[in-house]
Amino acid sequence: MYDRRIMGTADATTTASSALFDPQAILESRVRGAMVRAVPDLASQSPEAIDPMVTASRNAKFGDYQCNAAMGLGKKLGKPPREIAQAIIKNLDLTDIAEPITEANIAGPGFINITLKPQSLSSLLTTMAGASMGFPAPGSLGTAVVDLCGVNLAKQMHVGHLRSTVIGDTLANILQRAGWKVIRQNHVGDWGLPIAMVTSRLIDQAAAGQIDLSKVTLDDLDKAYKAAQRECESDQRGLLMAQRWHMGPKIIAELQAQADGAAEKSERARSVLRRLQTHDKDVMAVWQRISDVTMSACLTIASRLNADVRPEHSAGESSYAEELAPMVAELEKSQVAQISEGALVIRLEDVGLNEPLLIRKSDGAFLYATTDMAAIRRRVQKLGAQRVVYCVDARQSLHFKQVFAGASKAGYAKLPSGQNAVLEHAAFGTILGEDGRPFKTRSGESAKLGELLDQAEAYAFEVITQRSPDMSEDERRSISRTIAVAAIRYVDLSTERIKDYVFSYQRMVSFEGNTGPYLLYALVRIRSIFRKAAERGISTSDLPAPTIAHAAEKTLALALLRYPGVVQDVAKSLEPSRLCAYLYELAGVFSTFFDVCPVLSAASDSERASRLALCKLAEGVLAEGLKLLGIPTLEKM
RNA sequence: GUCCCGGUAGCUCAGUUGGAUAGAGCAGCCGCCUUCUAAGCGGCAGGUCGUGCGUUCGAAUCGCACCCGGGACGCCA
Repeated sequence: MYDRRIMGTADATTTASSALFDPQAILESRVRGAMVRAVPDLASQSPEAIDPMVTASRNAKFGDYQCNAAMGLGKKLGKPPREIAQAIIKNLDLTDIAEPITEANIAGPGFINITLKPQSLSSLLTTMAGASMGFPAPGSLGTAVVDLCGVNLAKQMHVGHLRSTVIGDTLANILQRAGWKVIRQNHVGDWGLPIAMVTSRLIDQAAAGQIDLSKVTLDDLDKAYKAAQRECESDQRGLLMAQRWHMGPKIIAELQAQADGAAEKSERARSVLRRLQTHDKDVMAVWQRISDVTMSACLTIASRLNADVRPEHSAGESSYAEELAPMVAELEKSQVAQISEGALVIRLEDVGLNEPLLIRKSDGAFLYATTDMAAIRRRVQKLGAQRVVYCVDARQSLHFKQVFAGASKAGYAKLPSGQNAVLEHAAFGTILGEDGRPFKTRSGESAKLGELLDQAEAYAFEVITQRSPDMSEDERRSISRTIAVAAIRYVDLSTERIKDYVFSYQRMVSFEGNTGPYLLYALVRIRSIFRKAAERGISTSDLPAPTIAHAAEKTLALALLRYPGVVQDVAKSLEPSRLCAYLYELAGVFSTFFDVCPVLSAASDSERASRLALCKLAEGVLAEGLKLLGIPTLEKM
């Protein structure tokens, strides 16, 4: 449906630069060369088409890395795979980095097992430390827009906004690190009839002296929003039922009165909407007040979640309002859109979508999709995005398929190069309650993010008070805030994006096992070593290249070298859970190392220096990984 | 009805373009703190990968059919 070729460009760039020290990339390139020499027919193919199938071995007894290319190639050429494997190893020169490859390294149907030399692990680690992890220069891959957060005016941030904010912030961080220039866009729901309804209600209430607009809080607005929805919603079904079941004139009259009242309120709301659209001064003043109160409260919550969502990232629906009419007129004129049953639609059957995209209602009003079209146009044409990533609920999948297809048809996604920008929906699942329905509190409200943070902080405070009673209360409070953010963000990021998950305080505040606090703990233990070293006057500068001797050191070294590849994978797959899984594994292998390899009390000065070097690398990778996840780090906990 | 997503240990979840004996955490059981933070480490136990058929050297992974759960489907956002 849309062009993904730009992705290929990104891959080529990133792979080339990390090949300096990433064993997988080095081995891939060597094996590819060997494959071409072993099977001359392959020489005619482009390098990308020759898959060397190199992966880290799952089981240490099969070496560090394995190549599975012989089986596939054997099948393709109709030759025994072990024969192909032999031909590959005959042409494979790994003497500088791996133990000698002989026939003994060919296992089973044709796996080639590769074990790296401890000496080369050491030099690869040193290269990695000095090479900015091998990432492309900032911004060198182009511009990516990340659509995140998506709060609505007059609504508290609730669990429904958690995922968009946390996943979006994390993906933005990761894309940036992987070499993209990132522009965050908070597509605030600040326009349209629902906003007009609450504005209308507030105008009435202020006029009646029931509220003081200069003092309203977001809580007040939230209540007004719900009340406005209710009073504009006519209970037509109830009225019909009452009439059908002859429920008595009194009930019918009441329902009739409610319906009449709702009709009147709706009409007033529509009038306010018209005045909003023509920027009527009085109405705009109220709207602006609603906007200020909402954004200030929501951005405070975002900041508590350590998400980088600031006022300058806001590009609300209102900011597109003036662009819609000309855009739609142009689409109609160019015949990209057609009239159907009174509405204006873009037909998409030719790209496999049966449902057309509605961009103008039969009453002339524009829709959600109209604004999204305008947003794509601005993001690609004005902001210069080669990639636009939407962190939005999976239930909007069809909507985005349609909008992407519509924008592509209209030419809005076209770049100066003639290629289409890559439009991606980073869809995420719903947060559910214990009953398997979308999460609500007992009173039927959405759980507010502020309260969620408070709860997690309170629990963290309990735990830390128990564990470190000697710490000052201020310090314990401050640490609790970090632990709460780590716990909440990690829960949201650590499972596959697309999956629903059941919300549970127990899970949110659990600090054992595969959790954010566990990662913080691992980092704190590394930092503690350096603090102790300083206390004892042990130098931690000018450390040598680490010597990889102990099995736990080797496991740690291999894990560290995988880091840049993982970040690049996430920049491509938009799957932060893979970075979580990696960091959890890294924290685990470090913990094992920490247990079995004394650092400060190592057997010799040289062993101590070597282990300190390894610790420094682990500290750097873990801290950076956490930073990408938006988890602030600690010195103590 | 059409389309999309999910189904893996008691529970929560990993499992990358098909690879070797399907892995973690929690809960349970057994060990390990006078030594760099035990929020930890090591070990034990726990599996018809929803079901069936197919593709092949090889399937949790790919194809087809079905079962269960969730979701979306022209004038809401």
